[in-house]
This record gives sequence, C-alpha cells and structure tokens, in this order.
Amino acid sequence: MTIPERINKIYRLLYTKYGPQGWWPGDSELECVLGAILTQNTSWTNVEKAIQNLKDLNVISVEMLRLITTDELAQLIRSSGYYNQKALKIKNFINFLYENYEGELEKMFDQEASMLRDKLLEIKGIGPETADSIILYCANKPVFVIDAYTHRIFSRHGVVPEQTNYNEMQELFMDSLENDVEIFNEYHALIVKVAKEHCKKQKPICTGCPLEDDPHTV
DNA sequence: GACCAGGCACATC
DNA sequence: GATGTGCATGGT
Repeated sequence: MTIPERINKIYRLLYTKYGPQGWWPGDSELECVLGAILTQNTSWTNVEKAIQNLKDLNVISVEMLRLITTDELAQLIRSSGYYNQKALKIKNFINFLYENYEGELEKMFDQEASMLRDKLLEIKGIGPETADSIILYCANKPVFVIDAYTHRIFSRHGVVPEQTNYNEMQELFMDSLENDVEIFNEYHALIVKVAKEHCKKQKPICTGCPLEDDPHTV
C-alpha cells in the first residue's frame, strides 16, 4: 500500500470507529482563536476554565481584549498555564488585528488560506500549529493541522520517517487527502482522540490500538 | 511525585 | 540547522 493509501485508510478506519468529533467547541470565531492560543502544550480542560472566566467577565470581544491590561488578562487565564506568555500572545493577536484589519476578524479571514497563514505567522506567539488551527477551525478554510500526536502516531506506526518535519508532514496529508474542510477537521480531531487513548508518550507497548493488531510495539 | 498536556520563541553551539 | 531551555497550571 502506498503512503497516501495508508493515510486515507487510517482516516476511514478512525471515522468509522469513533464518528465525527464536533471540533471546534465554542460560541464564536474569536473564542475559537483564543482557544487555539490557550491550548498550546496544554490540556483542553485547563483551557475551558480560562475561557469560562473570560466569558463570565464579558471579555471575549476584540474591544475588551484591546482595553484589558496584559496583567489582568494573565490572571484570568491562569488555569491554562504559561499565562504570562499567553496573555502577551493574545494581546499581540488583537493588536495585529487592529493594525491590519481595523479590528475585524471577518476582514482577516476574508483571504486565501495560504495568505492568511503567512499573516498569522507574523504574529509573535503564533506558530505553524496555532496558525493552521485558526485557519481550519475558526476561518473554516482547508489546511491540515499537524501536531505532536500526528507525528508520534504516524512515525511510530512506520507511515513516515521519525525525522519528518511539520511542513513535510502537512504536505503529505494535503497531497493524500481530498481538499475538504470537513475531512481535515475530523481527521485531526480523530488523531488527537486515538493518540490520547492508544499512543502515549512513554508507552511503547500498545494494546487496543485500532491501527494494528495488538499488542504491538509502537 | 513523576509525567503529561491539541507549542513557541529564543539562546547557544 | 540541529539541539536545549523557559514558560506553568492541573489531571492521572
């Protein structure tokens, strides 16, 4: 089987087993962007508490996020970890939005995915995964999100070499799959789900993994 | 108490 | 250009 065939087969397998994951949770595009930044190297449960704090104080608007101080914002998002850095990242995003798009998310999102990606990467604190998450899950444009889980699963199972980097990985998925927002959305979410259950960082022996007969070494 | 979580920027070699 | 380090809370 070719690599693209394996990538497509694994998608069908995961989707059949787990069904649609319903990402991204949240009420608005702006909340989605905040979640994408807050969840950097952090579990989603910790992020939810931070977002709830922001909601309770009605801070989830570009106007309020512009007015609030970085220190005040940091205290509200403490539960998400790295709160000083993340408060700065959010402020950087909001400032960029005002400087380039008159503070309007719609204007920022109204451009080609690759152009939007380049702009997002100009913001200090937004790296490849966060940029792609925003493009796919907040702006609803087709780009494949790679993360530590994607790399771990597909390298351990021998689909790609261990040293494959972010861009190579992304190209491979996007060249293999139909260019479809829904597929990219569900596939990434399904990878996160199966990795949490079956492809742990320090557990090379895997049982119950839907990708291979078990037990197997990964 | 160690380990991990839906990364990123920056320093150093 | 590869490799190492700081950032930090909360769950298992």
